[in-house]
Amino acid sequence: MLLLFSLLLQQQFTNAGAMFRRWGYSWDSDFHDIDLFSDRYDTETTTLSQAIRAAATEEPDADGSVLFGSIKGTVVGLRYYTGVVNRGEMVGLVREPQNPYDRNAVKVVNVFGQQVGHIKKELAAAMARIMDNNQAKVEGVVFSGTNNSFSMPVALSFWGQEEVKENVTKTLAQHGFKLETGVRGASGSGGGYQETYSRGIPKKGVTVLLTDEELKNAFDNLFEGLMESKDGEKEAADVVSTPLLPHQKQALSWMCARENKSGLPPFWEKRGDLYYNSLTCFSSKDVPERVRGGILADDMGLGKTLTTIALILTNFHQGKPLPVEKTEKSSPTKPLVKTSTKAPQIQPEVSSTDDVVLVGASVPSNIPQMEVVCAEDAPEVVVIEDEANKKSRKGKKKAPKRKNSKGSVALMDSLDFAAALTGSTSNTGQKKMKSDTNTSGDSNIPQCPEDPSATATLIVCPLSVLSNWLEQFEQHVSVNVKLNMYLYYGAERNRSQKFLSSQDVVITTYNVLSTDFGNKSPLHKINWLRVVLDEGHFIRNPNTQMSKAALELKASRRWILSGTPIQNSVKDLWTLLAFLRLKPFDVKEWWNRVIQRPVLRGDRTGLQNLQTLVKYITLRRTKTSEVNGRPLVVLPEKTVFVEQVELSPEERAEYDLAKSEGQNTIRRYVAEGSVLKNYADILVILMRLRQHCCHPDLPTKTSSEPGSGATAAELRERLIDKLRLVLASGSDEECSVCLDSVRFPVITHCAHVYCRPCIAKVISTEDQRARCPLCRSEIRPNELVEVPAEEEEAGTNTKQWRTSSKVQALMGNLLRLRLEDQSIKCLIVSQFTRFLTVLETPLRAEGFSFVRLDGSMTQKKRAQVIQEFQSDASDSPSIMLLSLKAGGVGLNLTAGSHVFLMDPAWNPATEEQCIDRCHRLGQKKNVVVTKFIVKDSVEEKMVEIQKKKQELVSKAFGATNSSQKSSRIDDIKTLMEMAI
DNA sequence: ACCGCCGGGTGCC
DNA sequence: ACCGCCGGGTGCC
Repeated sequence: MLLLFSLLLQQQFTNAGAMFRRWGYSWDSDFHDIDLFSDRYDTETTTLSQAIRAAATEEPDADGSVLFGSIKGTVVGLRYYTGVVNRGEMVGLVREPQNPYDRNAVKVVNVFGQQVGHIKKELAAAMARIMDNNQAKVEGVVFSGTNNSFSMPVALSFWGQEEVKENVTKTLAQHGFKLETGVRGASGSGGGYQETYSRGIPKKGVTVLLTDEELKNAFDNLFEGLMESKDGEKEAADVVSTPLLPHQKQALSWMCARENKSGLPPFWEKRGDLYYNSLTCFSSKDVPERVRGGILADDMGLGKTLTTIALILTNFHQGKPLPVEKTEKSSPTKPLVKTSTKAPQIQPEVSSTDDVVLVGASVPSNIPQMEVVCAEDAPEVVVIEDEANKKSRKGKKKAPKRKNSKGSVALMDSLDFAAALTGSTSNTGQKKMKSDTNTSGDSNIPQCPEDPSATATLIVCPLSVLSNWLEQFEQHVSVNVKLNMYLYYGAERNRSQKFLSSQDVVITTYNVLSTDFGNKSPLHKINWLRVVLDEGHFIRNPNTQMSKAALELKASRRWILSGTPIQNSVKDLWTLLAFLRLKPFDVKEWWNRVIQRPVLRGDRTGLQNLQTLVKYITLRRTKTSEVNGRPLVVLPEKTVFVEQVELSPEERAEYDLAKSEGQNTIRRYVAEGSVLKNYADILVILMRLRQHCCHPDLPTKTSSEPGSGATAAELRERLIDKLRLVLASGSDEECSVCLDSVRFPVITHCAHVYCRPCIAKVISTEDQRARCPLCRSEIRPNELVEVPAEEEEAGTNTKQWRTSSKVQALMGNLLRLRLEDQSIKCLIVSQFTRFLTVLETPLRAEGFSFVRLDGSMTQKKRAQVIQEFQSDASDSPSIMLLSLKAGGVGLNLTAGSHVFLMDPAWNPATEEQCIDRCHRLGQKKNVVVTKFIVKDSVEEKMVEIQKKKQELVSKAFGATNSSQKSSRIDDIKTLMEMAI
């Protein structure tokens, strides 16, 4: 518990100050939590909750464990089971407490979960004790074959926490088994047993450990250079009205090939009649089911959405284009307004013209041949086609109803195994039915036929990019084409399975998906032709409902779109592979054994294997990638200026006062040695100073002089303060349950912020005591604290507005720009939403028309604001006030060409990301970025430290844990200008 | 299973 | 014959 706590703090710390993280890629060397940046544009985890979530989902059994040792055991009863193993094959050990003959039974299964036999009872007795007490995980390798059909030897290795090693060794000894400790102890993919029992195992090379630096570099490059496939280019179907760029044609070609072409997945080879996996040594008579789909991991701005749309339209069954109805002469002006089944009242905020009903501004009004229906309870936009057309097309594309046997069988296999591994049910009764799939005749790799009744594509995306998808479909599909699209969203969504599966495209959000999941979700009943997970890293944590819901979707083709497939560690990849059903790694156990643990331990072979896997399924190009010596995309130039700002004497006085107060507090913490423990408070101090740099009225006066022994009322007050601070900081804190911006924010006694409905759900679903999803401390429903209602929008209005040096600096720039070129649009970015509010006053005074985008806005509002800003109408706003983290990635703000970063972010990557929202595909003008930095202030120090750390990154990685810690303290001292 | 083990049959060679 | 030895039955947990 204590360990976890300090872990969280460290992680928190590391994140809030990204500069720390860069340089210490491994914040605790024991955990080897490698910071994986897929490239330099990639983001580090940037919000506190992300960081905490990363730490909280730490899987102790996979990383923290050490190898206790290995023993030789015997697998018996082979003749009763059909599961086969090859020499060197990994096997799973599954407890079978319900076995009628022996409560201690441990069964042995192969990679596909087929039972091979049992562990001999004497050893099983010992193992049962260890396994049931969760003291160790046992892994088996059949290191040599057998010369009879009754039993065979198996190498068993025991893994677990160092603390219980002694215990496990003793238990085994009591049963007469001696744990052999490998020569090298806990290292390498095979661990000790490979050392001990290596004779007879196919030579895969001795485990070579990588240095930390090599490992780091390897991860940096994991997703690089994946455009080697010479698939050439493919033209999109002619109904795609936007011409694809060369790299998009390549991507389309690759995606079509991945969906259509047969071929063995990596590590599988054909050996005679059998298919053999060289990693697990498993072999099977059946062709391993290949993955139809993969990860499109192009940088943002390269057109993943467009490419995916092209894929949907271009590659239907048998490589033919999606059959769509074309109208010769479209009359785009008069689509019908159609009401959904329940006679919806049209919401007042919906703009309604004669012809069309629109929700927000996210769907342009000229959608030809589509009806736009506003369901009750917007923000949803419902796009459906009219009845007559639907019918006409129905008749055309007849879909024979044939059951997809192959796919479902394979799925069941993996589920079976998953169940078997958890030991929940043990059905030894039924014999394995013989698999008769006769595929071995052909010399070619046989191809599993696709379910011809599966015709619809499901797109799952975060709410924030939903409107973008709709717009892109709108924009890139010919006007005379009718596409059946349905936005599965909102309370009135049509849950008819028949209706949904008859669409060409269904779009929904992760939230809807997970809400529906387990609630007789129609989405999960449909056999989709294709499922696309946009921003697929949303499912990187396999424990979330969202991820579970995504994994359960049935589809013959599966795609993940993500600019950042790895955010923190290899662990992020598992859910992705599991979603893609990349066997056998869709079963966590095998993933852990074959990939994750070896890689986290720095095993070169493990890393190579991972690279092979990733390469097999991924296409990634960055903005700097080149095709045939030419850059993928030629973007206009980008220039970054830093503008120093000097504080006025009054501002300086206020700033210095806050600084010396903060210094005193920190000095106390340093003296107590409790700097890290009070890190949250220190962040608050730093934040105040940063706010002072922007505007003297930003820092909120809080009542607290933090003391440890607080009364309940004081505690409550402090929590409210903290919550207020989090919300006011403009950091767009996300709720770790729904992973969206927090709505109806509440803070727990352990100081974590959630949406009230989300955490309420957690509490109600937990049987016994509910625990905080982030830190696992106990939470009670009546202890959730929220900001008192009357306070919500107080503060800034009370006082007379005043200016600040930074405001002046900005206004000077804006006025000058307006004189130079009327058409220039600007993004004004701050981390503090209150600062954005402050800025509104002078903007209005000077007659600028502006819009604002921050985390507190509903999706509908955001879409509307973005479209207004992007519009080239002469009366469109020329300025967008943007909260640094609002909206996340994927926003397209190319109308803007000048970016003003009002305050430095801890994480330069966040700034970079923000700039990229306008410096991306579609930007026509040169981009000019101005960063305001207050002279002689914490802002300068932040920049300084960022630079220093970045230099360190490029030099060495050898920092020890303790030196990291002391450096953090040094950093704080630097930031606070305190003598060391 | 070309084993080990069990238990019944058997008992100089 | 309260043994040894032989050979058949048998065999995961």
